[in-house]
Amino acid sequence: MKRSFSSQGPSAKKFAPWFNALEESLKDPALRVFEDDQITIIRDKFPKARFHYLALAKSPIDDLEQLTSAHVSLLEHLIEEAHAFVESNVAAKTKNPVRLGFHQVPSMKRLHLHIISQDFDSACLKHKKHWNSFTTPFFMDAEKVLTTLKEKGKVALDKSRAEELLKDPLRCHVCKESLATIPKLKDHIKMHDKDEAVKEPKQ
DNA sequence: GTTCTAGAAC
DNA sequence: GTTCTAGAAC
Ligand SMILES: Nc1ncnc2c1ncn2[C@@H]1O[C@H](COP(=O)(O)O)[C@@H](O)[C@H]1O
Ligand SMILES: [Zn+2]
Repeated sequence: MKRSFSSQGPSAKKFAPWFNALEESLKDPALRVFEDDQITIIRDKFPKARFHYLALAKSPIDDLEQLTSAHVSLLEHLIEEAHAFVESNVAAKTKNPVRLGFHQVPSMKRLHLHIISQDFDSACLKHKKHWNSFTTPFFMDAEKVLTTLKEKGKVALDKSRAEELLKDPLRCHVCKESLATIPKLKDHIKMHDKDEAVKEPKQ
């Protein structure tokens, strides 16, 4: 028999569903590291590298496929301010290079630009999907998105093909060596880490 | 997206 | 026996 009242019960509080978490985080001053009239940059709450932030437009854009020619100058501004943020803040965190880009098939609502250093040194980076989402073409460079938008007036994606990339075997993003497991990969990439002190070779 | 954990892989 | 991955979450 169906109840006429909410199945959540009288004391259940309503929480925003998990895929709206960025919407909530945008409101949290503790996570905000930059804002102007058009954009906000926030800390990634589960950073996958020593330097990992998200840049979002204040006027909400759903995803890459909603972008039109009308967004070109906003996207240019987002990328420009992201670069400026990196320029003035990255040195305190890492010597490793930083990439700006979008996941082709994000889990979180609201278009967000990843600003992420290439050390990938983080306990939050736990599995193959994490790794491949930042190191395969699943990760679209911001400049490529901008160029495509300027040339075509839209960003067309093959989402099912993009999602296949997440299942690819693990491969070092620097030297392309393949590694069997995440722990082995994490151990391997230390050799490319610009922050890692040079270790004595094993005898 | 994360957390938790069963059972696959080693 | 331990490490590691991958799928459910009501
Ligand atoms: N509540 C949150 N606040 C800020 N960042 C988050 C939150 N939850 C998840 N994230 C990050 O948001 C990103 C979403 O990934 P994706 O949707 O694949 O682009 C990931 O890097 C998460 O670590
Ligand atoms: Zn390598």
